[in-house]
Amino acid sequence: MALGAARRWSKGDVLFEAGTPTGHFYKVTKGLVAIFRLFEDGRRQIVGIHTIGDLCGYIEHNGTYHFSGVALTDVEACGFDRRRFTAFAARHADLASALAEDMTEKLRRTGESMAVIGQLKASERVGYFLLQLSGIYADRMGAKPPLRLNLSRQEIADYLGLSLETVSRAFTKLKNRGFVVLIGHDEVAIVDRQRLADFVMLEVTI
Amino acid sequence: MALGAARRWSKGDVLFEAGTPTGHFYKVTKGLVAIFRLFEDGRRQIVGIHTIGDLCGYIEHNGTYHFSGVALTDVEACGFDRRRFTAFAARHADLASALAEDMTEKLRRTGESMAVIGQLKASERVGYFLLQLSGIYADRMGAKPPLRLNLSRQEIADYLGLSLETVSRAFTKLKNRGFVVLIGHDEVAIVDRQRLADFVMLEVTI
DNA sequence: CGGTTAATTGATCCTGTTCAAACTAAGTGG
DNA sequence: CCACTTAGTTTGAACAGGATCAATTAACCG
Repeated sequence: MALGAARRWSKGDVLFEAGTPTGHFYKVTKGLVAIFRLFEDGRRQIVGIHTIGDLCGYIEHNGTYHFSGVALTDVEACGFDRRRFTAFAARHADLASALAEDMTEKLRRTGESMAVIGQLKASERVGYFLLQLSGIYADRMGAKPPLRLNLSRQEIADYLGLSLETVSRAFTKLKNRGFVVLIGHDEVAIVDRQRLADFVMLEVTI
Repeated sequence: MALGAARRWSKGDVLFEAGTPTGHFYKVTKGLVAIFRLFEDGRRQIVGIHTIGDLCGYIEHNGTYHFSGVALTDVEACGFDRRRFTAFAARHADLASALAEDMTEKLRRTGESMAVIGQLKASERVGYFLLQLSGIYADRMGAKPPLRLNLSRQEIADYLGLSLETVSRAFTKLKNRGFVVLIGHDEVAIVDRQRLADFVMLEVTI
């Protein structure tokens, strides 16, 4: 895609900000991007964690980004002008189909996350998160166990709708129950995927 | 679309069920459809409420529906064979674009709902729900105040990740604070949209 | 008008939050 | 190389919001 220009961001950098005019959207080629929504009082909800192959910054409302995006690690991505892309896709069925498929996939995952946050208990949510993350890493980045999180407890909390203390306690509980082994603060070995999946009560789909 | 065949369902009927082979997806022409995910122990999360113009039953995983759909009211919809549609859309950019746009819109709303469930308190969630529902009804069905809910307290609870008792208490609280007036059990008059929107701390987008 | 279902209200319990302190790990400079 | 610093994490104790269980009330319908 000649329309795309490669760009880089450092961990913590903002790729796009909710409420600002929509310019580019991005296809991630390296690293992790958190998509989130900020409330007036500072509360934050991460609604998606995107990695290699994912589009982000595409969703708009009244000409502005609807969510914000921040780099969880150093990130590389291709930027596309949304306006030009949309015009182009209107004449290229394959592109439009690919876009539809990406959005459909994300909608499936986001619906799943909504169900997790709405119904599961704290430890179940964290268990789901671990399975989901390890699945994505393995699938997209060929990552092998143990799982390197790349997210702080606060970031996991913002993703799961919990406080960071509760996330920490949930880790301890999963450890004590023998579901996982914690290696330092940023690595986790899942002892038995199936057993953890049963605990979570949800077939975790990547 | 000659591919589509009109069908009808009565309130409570299941349109499609998660885990069963994907056949048709539907474009709603009348009524309300709840999209949900069921957990092994009976807990349920409604991840979307679809109405006129919305596609539903499109999301699949390994050849099966990923969510279930149930009629909240009597429903009419056009059914499309997913396999044939996908093949057809691959050659028709306008169709593929329309699909992408529908999915993008739903992803935006679902992300928003995820943020609401993850961060807001019970009454704020119910306030958000009322604003969202009245917005959708007005936009899609030209409905005028007062708002007719068409959902039971249990259904609202399943949508907002709460218990039905908490939803009921939230209604009472919103009533006592003067945000809404309750008319019977199924109708609500929003006294001041803006004031309720401020309470919810989120610009509610349809 | 009685019967039935859904909604409200009350009381208690429990999960997760909040506030606070202790602990860890990874730098940083002497 | 090691003490010191700092940010992040874990753990503890008190608190609060929502869930659960139970009883009452309100709306709906034949």
